[in-house]
Amino acid sequence: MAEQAATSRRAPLSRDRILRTAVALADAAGIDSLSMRNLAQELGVVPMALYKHVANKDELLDAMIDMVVGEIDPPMPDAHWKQAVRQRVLSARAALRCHPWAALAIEARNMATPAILAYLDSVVATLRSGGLSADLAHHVMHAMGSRVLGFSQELFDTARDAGRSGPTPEQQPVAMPPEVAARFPHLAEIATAASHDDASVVGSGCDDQFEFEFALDLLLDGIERLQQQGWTSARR
Amino acid sequence: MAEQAATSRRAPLSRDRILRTAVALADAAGIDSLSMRNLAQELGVVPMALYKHVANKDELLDAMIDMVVGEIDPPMPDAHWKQAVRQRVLSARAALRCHPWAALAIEARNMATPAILAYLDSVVATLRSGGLSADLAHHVMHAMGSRVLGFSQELFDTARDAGRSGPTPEQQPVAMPPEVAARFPHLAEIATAASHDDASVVGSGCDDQFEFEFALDLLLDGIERLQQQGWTSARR
DNA sequence: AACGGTAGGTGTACGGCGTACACCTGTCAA
DNA sequence: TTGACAGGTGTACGCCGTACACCTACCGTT
Repeated sequence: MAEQAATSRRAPLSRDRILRTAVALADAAGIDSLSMRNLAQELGVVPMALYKHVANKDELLDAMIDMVVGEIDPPMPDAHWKQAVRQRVLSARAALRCHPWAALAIEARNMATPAILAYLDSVVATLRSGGLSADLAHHVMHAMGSRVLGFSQELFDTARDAGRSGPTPEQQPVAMPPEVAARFPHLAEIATAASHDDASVVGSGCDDQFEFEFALDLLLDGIERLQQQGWTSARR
Repeated sequence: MAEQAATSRRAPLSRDRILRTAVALADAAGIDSLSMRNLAQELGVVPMALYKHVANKDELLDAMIDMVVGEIDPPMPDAHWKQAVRQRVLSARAALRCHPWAALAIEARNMATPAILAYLDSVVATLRSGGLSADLAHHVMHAMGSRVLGFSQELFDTARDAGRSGPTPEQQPVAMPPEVAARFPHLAEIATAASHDDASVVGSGCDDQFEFEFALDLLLDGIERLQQQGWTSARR
């Protein structure tokens, strides 16, 4: 009698439990290790059991993305549009940094999940209520590109394969090997150039957050200037 | 006697022939249909034959990327840095548009192929010889992000799944269905806002090239302004 | 109390993938 | 003539997503 058989002991499967476990697994082990079989095992269940709660792997990924996008802070009311958008984008970035696999997953999908659309819509709302024309807002959304969702490609990024291979173990100094530096001298030069006078940042490390905000502000400042001078796509 | 047996009739395999066929196949059928088995069949050969010329599929993809990057125009000498970079980036974009799968492939890799590094190095060289400090050049490269390689995420892009599913059959008008427009009113508003006064562009179509150049110029103009006022990351 | 429906977990199986490994074959230098 | 070797072949393994038939426990109804 004890209690019920061991099979019914564990928490019952549910869409929500599947999603949370899937996100945790992708966070911990990288998106590449997220197979239906792995996920099922993690949940102590046979792979096909998942299909009673999600249509297929694509739909699972979409739902995972929506879960991450749902972590983005709500818009702050009563702020200048520029500050509001800045804040929102930085919040999006923070959410994406917690789930390194998400950026690539978003790019790989057709990008039409409801949560993403809702987020984008609310960003546009901020722009519009800040006085930007629909015309300008349109181009702004394009100009921001993926940055509005909190990521740029970070061309030299080490965090990028974290999404594939698991969590970044440590921020390695990753100095450029000499033979590489010799072949690409200009890259080598600028690799260590930034913050060279700021002793708090070690040699070749580079402050991703600063880079992101640099680009973001470059865009926002330019956009503000366009708005102030009544820019229109017609005069082109 | 006739001639040699049919097996030896066809052109001998070579790394170059494999690469060109792989690129063509990805262009025509989408990157998802590029399996080693498919590619081998296309070449009239057994799958394992490929491994005599490429180490594995990842290396194949890297080489394909390098092939695309190699199509980018060389830097134009004797031009203002801003114009030179603009030109170069637009050329990169043109190359990437011919191979819609390439952008995603580049993002998905660790981004360290020699051709990409060489390209980035030469862009940096242009910036430096144009008078930008190494410091500023560093941040500029970050700010440009993937755009320097000719692609932004084009958030609403239709061309994006072309890389997966094959060539875009036609530029469909893709009007937003009313129930979607109702849920995301601000997106709906701006979707048709741009070029609304330009009759040459149909309803909800939107000029990707224009959007790309808009963002590119927004960045380049902002960068030029920073350079002119002697911007430094230290004063922050 | 008996029963039929249904939601949800199981087991098996299929076709596709990348690729390790042993093998064969034609070519060419010695 | 021989033997090494470059390059194409065949088989097999372990993964993947998932279709499909099945079982089982629970439920409201009669």
